[in-house]
Amino acid sequence: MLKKLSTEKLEEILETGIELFAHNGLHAASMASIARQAGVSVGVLYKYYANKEDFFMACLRHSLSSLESLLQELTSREDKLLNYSRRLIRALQDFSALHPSHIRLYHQITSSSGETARQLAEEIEGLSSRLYTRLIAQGRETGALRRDMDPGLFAFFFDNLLMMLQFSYCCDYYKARMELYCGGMPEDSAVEEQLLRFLESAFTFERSLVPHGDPRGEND
Amino acid sequence: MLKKLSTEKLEEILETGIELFAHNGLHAASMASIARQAGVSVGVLYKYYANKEDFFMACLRHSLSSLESLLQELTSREDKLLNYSRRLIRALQDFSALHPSHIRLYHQITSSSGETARQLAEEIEGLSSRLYTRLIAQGRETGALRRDMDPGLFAFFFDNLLMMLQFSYCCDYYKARMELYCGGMPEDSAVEEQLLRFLESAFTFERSLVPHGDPRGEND
DNA sequence: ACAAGGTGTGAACGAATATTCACGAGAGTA
DNA sequence: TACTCTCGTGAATATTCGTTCACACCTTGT
Repeated sequence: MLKKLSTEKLEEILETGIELFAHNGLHAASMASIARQAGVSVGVLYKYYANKEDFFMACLRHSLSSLESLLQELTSREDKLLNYSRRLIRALQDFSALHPSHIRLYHQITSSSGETARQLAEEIEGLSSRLYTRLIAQGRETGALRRDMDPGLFAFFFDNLLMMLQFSYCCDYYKARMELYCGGMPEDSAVEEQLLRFLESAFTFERSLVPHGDPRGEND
Repeated sequence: MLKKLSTEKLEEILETGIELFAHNGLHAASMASIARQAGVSVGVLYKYYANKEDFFMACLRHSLSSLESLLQELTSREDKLLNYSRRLIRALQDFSALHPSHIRLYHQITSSSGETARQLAEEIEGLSSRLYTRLIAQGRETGALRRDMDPGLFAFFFDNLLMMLQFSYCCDYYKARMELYCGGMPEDSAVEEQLLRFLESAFTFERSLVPHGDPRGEND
């Protein structure tokens, strides 16, 4: 029989975990500090989760679900590639302002290694990589995208820019770095506009000034 | 008086530190394991470095010095913007293959926070941000670079792509992610060529298809 | 060959942390 | 109200890790 189940308390615990894991990393955030900040005892964490790693994965999944629903909502509407990009950029800016801890947690898992890293990458990046691949395939068909570039690498570069943008809004190091480059935190609208111009060029420009050969070894 | 000073042993200790810090992070890599793998005792670490963080910073500086000399050599020769980019990409590919631990360590400090993050960013990113700013200013003067983009943000996007490229060559998570996008690890030459095309577009394309206004709120 | 003192060693110590478990509090039932 | 069963509690435990220090070794000067 149920006695003192906490319905949204469980949510609060997860959010607290996300916040502390995001800020301190998997090792530096202690179960005790998470429990204290969430207003529960350490014991209850072990009633719901087998161990620290299990709890961490639960936080990660909880965090990812919000990102997934964001992407799902974004792609529910048909649109041109450049408009998709604009809405993506804005959505990421909004999400970063609202849930910086989620992005920071995302960045944390980025430093995992070994087989864990591969599994996490497949679970997390699978969604967006499939999404972008689809977008780019559509873009090619409708002529909104040039045809002289490898779709995979193109999607890769595209996501690299978006990924770094998120980190630059949420992680202290990247934030400081962005300010270094721009001389202070730029306006959201300026970033949106400039990144779109950057992307637009890559989308449509096609004349190949870049010679193919130059088979390494000697440059120039 | 000196007795059993280790001349290149100190270098080996630093390299070992770089490797373990890069792989496990600041917290998970223990002083004992570093000492063991370097073939010295724990005590000697504390003879040369005040504490763990001091040792970590020494590893970081040692690692950065090799990256700095790489950049310095690259920029010693005058060249056109696109050629600079090509040489940069190749140099980063070579460096990543030769010293993946250094890149991984670089990625680790990326998850620092607070005032530490700001200081590290200024110390580390200062060099490349100044370099890229100078390159872009030159590019503007010689007409190799379009004039309708903010130089700071442009340099920022540019470095974002290079940074992610390094991580994708060295860090397990990013490596798996790159393979997801490309369906296997692409050839260095393919990455070089495609990234150059991507960049070339951004460098020279100027027609503004992107409307300026659309003052947020409503998209479309 | 011997003395002296600088230098590496690694066992020992204290602090911190993941994990457990005996206990008590509160809800449901009669 | 009294009994019971469930679930949260937090002190206790075992382990790990950063850091120290008494000691032994080796080099140098004589």
